[in-house]
Amino acid sequence: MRLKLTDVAEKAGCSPTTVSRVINNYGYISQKTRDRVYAAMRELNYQPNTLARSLQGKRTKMIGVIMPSITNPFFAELVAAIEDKLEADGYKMLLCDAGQDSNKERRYLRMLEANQVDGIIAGSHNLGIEEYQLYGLPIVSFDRDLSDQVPIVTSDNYQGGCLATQALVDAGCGHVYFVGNPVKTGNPTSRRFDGYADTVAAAGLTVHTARSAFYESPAAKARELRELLTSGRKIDGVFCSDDLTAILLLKEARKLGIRVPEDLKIVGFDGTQLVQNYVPELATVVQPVPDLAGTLVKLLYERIADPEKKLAQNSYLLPVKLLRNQTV
Amino acid sequence: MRLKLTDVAEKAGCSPTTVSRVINNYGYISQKTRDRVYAAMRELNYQPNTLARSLQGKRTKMIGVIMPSITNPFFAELVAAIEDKLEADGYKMLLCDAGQDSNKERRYLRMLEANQVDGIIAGSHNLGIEEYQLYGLPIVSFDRDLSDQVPIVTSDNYQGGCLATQALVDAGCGHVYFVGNPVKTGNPTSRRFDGYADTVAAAGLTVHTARSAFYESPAAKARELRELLTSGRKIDGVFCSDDLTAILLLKEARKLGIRVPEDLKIVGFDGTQLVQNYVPELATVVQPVPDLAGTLVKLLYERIADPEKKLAQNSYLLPVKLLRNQTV
DNA sequence: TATTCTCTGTCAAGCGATTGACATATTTGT
DNA sequence: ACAAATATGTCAATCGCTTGACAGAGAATA
Repeated sequence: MRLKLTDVAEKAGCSPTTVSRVINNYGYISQKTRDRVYAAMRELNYQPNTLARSLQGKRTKMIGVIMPSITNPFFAELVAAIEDKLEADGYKMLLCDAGQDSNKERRYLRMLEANQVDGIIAGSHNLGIEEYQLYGLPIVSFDRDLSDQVPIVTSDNYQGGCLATQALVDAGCGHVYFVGNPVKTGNPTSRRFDGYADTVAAAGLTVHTARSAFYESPAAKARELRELLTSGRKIDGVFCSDDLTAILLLKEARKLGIRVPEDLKIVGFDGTQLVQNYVPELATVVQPVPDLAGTLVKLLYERIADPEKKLAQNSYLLPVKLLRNQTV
Repeated sequence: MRLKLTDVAEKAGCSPTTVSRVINNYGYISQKTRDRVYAAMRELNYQPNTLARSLQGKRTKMIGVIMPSITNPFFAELVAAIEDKLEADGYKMLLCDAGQDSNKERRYLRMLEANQVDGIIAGSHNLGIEEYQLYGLPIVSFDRDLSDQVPIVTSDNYQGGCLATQALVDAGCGHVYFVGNPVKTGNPTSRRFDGYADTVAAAGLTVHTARSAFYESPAAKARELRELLTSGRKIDGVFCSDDLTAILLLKEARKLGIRVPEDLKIVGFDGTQLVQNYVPELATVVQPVPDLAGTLVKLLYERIADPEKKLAQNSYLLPVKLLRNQTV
């Protein structure tokens, strides 16, 4: 049988109430008793049943994190950073990999509610805004407008688009393409395109795009990129809306004997540690993963502490950084 | 206020007991009442409080997954596969990223116990075997001998080492190196080296190794590899104990003008989708991630269903597959 | 000495559900 | 028509812990 409060009380030679008081730091307790109780707890390796505590009204200290697949290195690093912060503060993370499955996301949402999580960090884009309204839980969102009651944290995608494109223009590119996800309204990622478009226009150049679905297979994407490069169109610079696409492009270019950066310059987006480590030549726009995680978590704590409090800010736009490298 | 059983009862016009009976499928219930209750639940969007249910004796349907960092694509894919299976069966995953921090792992272990998880999947290597004995919880381990009471699931690392090395030998290599993690006793990963060593010996060749710490920085690792390649030693084949190392080696070789595979052949290990997609030229030994996840989960379910049941097998060795590619 | 503070204990209610015992209808089957 | 099976309700205990009310003892303060 699992140990309970009364076992500790017996061991420490005091009443269960006293043990509870020690644990909850409630009422008058002498240092001597306190020590005796802690000693007993240690000796028995006792852990209070969090279920019972939470049922009684205490926080569960459990946070639901809903994200697209962590097989994408960017989300893996973001989730890892979030997890690390949560753990440091005694929170537990229920990781909900929603993928592209809106039913799964919906199931997860209900599940999190049923499990009385203290709050939710939502980074998936499968469900409509309405579905998130139903739940009276503290929510913070990553990269997604949910409602004006839900703070949104995101990288400055527009600035990133500008920085990347400007770098290409500065490097002398006259035919700069945008390669990436199709524009989806409400998805802040599309701001990367806006930054690109504005910068290209300001430089007196034309907007050229080649979009492909985010979740399309890499092989299919590679084929598309190959076609783009062999289409005969004049291209000397490409801003890819994510690093993985940039890597594919880089590979295809090399296979075709196109020299990077001499003939073609490439800038990616995301700047994960993984890509920085294993494709160090790639120029990219680095999202501030630790800051994103820190902000998300901090805001969530505030919401948990006082769910009614009006938000100082609804939207948090964190600055990105251009990493110049060999591909530009 | 959150809804409770009595709210549903009121809405459905029946007693709380009846509602509970519907939910738990217990006792006699007419189809008509059943429908009415379900309708009321749907209408109110009611979710039974899992805390209360579990406190009362029901399973929490929560599984703790302790793994090294998911920033490593292999673990990310493994965790994603585990998560997917768990979710499909109505389980929730508490993800515990233990990294290399034994204190964190210890904290997580206690936390999982306090949260009454139904079981644990452990893939971290920071804690001694003893620390896992304390907990009377169903545990299944990945890649780690914990005790003969804990089933261990792992890829056939030895076979992988053999396959990789044999491929290099067959391709005509006469000086085959092993590059990878230092041998750690009790770590099944070291079996990769054993496979390498035996195969090299069988071919009448000599064992050569260049080991570096798993968690060393990639930059430092790259330097080491560069030194190895420029040391003047005769090397025409390398078996890397993981793909990331193989990628670094590949890059360093190319930078040095060493042609792969003409001058140097390389085989990696892990074969994640990510690496297959973005470094498709790399020959590697593919770990069967979906099978690993499936086996881990299945075994855990068995342990949960009957923790006392003697294990049919303590150890599950899943076959790996050699992926021949351009680097060999 | 009287008063206040500190410490500890007993007792009981409550968190939201499950489940057994028991009673009472209503519906079947024969 | 009568027993059996089915359907529902009431009531209370329980899961493990928290917390308030209350009492009494010892220590410190006025």
